[in-house]
Amino acid sequence: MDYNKLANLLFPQIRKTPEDYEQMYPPRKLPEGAKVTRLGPSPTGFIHLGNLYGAFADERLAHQSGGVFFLRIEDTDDKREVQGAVPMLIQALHHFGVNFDEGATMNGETGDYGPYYQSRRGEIYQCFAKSLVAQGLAYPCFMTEEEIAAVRAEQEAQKKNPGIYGAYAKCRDLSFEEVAERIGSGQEYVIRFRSNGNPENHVTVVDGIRGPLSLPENDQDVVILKKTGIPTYHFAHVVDDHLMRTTHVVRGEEWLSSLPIHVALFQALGWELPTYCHTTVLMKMDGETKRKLSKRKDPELSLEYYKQEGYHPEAVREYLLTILNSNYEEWRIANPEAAAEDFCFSTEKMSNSGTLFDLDKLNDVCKDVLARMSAEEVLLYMLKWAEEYQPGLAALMAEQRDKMLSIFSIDRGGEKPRKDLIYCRQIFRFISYFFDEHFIVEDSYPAEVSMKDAKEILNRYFQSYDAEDDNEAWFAKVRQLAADMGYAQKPKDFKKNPDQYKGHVGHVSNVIRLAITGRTNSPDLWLIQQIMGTEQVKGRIAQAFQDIG
RNA sequence: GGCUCCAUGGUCAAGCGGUCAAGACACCGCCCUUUCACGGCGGUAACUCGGGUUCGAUUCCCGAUGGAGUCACCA
Repeated sequence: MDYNKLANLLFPQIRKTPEDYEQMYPPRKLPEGAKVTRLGPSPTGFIHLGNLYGAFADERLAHQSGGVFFLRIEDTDDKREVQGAVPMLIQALHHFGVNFDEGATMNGETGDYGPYYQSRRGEIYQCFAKSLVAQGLAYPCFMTEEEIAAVRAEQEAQKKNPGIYGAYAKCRDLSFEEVAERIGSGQEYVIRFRSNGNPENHVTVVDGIRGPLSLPENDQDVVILKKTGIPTYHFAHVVDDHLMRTTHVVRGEEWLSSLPIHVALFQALGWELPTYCHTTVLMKMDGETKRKLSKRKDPELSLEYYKQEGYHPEAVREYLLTILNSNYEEWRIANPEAAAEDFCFSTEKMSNSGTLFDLDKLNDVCKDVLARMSAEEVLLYMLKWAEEYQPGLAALMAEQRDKMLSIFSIDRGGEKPRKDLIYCRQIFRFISYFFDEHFIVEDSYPAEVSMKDAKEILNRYFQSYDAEDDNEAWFAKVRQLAADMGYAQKPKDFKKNPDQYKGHVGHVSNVIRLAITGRTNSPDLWLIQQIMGTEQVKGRIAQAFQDIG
């Protein structure tokens, strides 16, 4: 069999040789130890936390080593492609602080190793496929879907491994004449890799995260070029990552089982294997069991969800980093102010067992991240979010900028800052009582206080309220008011002699708190009143007085 | 089902032959306190199960069990 003749029959239009491409894409000139990583999403218009997780690993690996991080669009499946997905993807990643050095951009691409869209690399794949055919390492296969299904049925009946391999690969040894005839008659075909592997034999691949992996050799004659001439993932990955000079392939653990295919392909093409880093998949509880994050089933885990809720990108990154590298959290505790970039990221410290996504933990991280920010930063962040998702609110906040700053300044910046801000939607709920148009009464009066007393408390408080009082003077008045009405001035007194009092000053001030904020929990009341101003404070008191009836 | 990966508290996880088995989140209690939060102190809670190897296994090996992933002309 003259494989060269076959190669020319199959790919008459391909003139370039593998050597030509080697010259076009020479090894990168980078400092010793620099890592080249890439993100290779398929443009389905959907990315979730798990994708971000991997992207952070890629980004850190490259930028920490003075290497390159690029974006390659893996659009080899036209069925799943979504219009406008690429700009969306880039923007979403950018929002969370993931930026690329080269590859696809908002309106094109940049870099010397392109094209970065697999759909535009057809000739390249075909050239290498041709080369494999010429070496007898790949061949055209004319099997129809029905034939393949029949083979599979037979294999299942005989409890054999499914797939096209060995004797099941019916087109393996077609003569040149037969191939020429079938093509001449318009039969469609794919190009398959001619595997000479034996699953009884194992190969060892050293994974950057998991260490040595022992894998059975691939024996499947996998499709490398679909009937459309478009490559499958396996082939595109091997060709692209070699030509783009990727040093570290970070991808999900779901690829582990097809790694033998990739190893065989790299060998057949005579190329060096990149360092594979198979990350653990991010899991989620689904009823009683854990399960991999899924695009279809978990829309609430999409990046867009976190953006909409107003999760701070830095917090999301911080959280992901804590589960990405097991020593990140301790480093952060020791270096609360340091930039995340200063952390020394390593693949060895990456977890290799399924990690459950933990919203509680994310929220906790958010509190810390926001507590580190200044009032100005918080406001800016809220405004930016509101402009996109709550325009009315944005206008309101911009209008009352000084008030907002005061609100966000409450207990901020000191040794023990409050940590009750989590994400925008929650923050807004948290501070909503400052705005008359968003004020609602959420809680009810403390049980210790009768309605009659509540009314009286509000009445007396209204009369005596003076915004000029400092915190101490103001509270002294509240104490007096409490005492006058038969409530203990100090909670401890009440606890000691509960029979002598109706309640204590805490109950009394909660009546006031409820009138003013609509809830029984709030930051320091005096501060809140200072920010609100006399008019709003008295308005609320009067309103509450009326509401009691 | 075959193959692969994984296995420490509810969750994320340190550990890499000898530890009273870290820490964080969550939870509970106490203190601080006019509420809440913050902070401080304390607490509940774990090495999946069998065999080996070893003076000694959470740690190494084998097996079982469990969980996950994958078996496409999808990535």
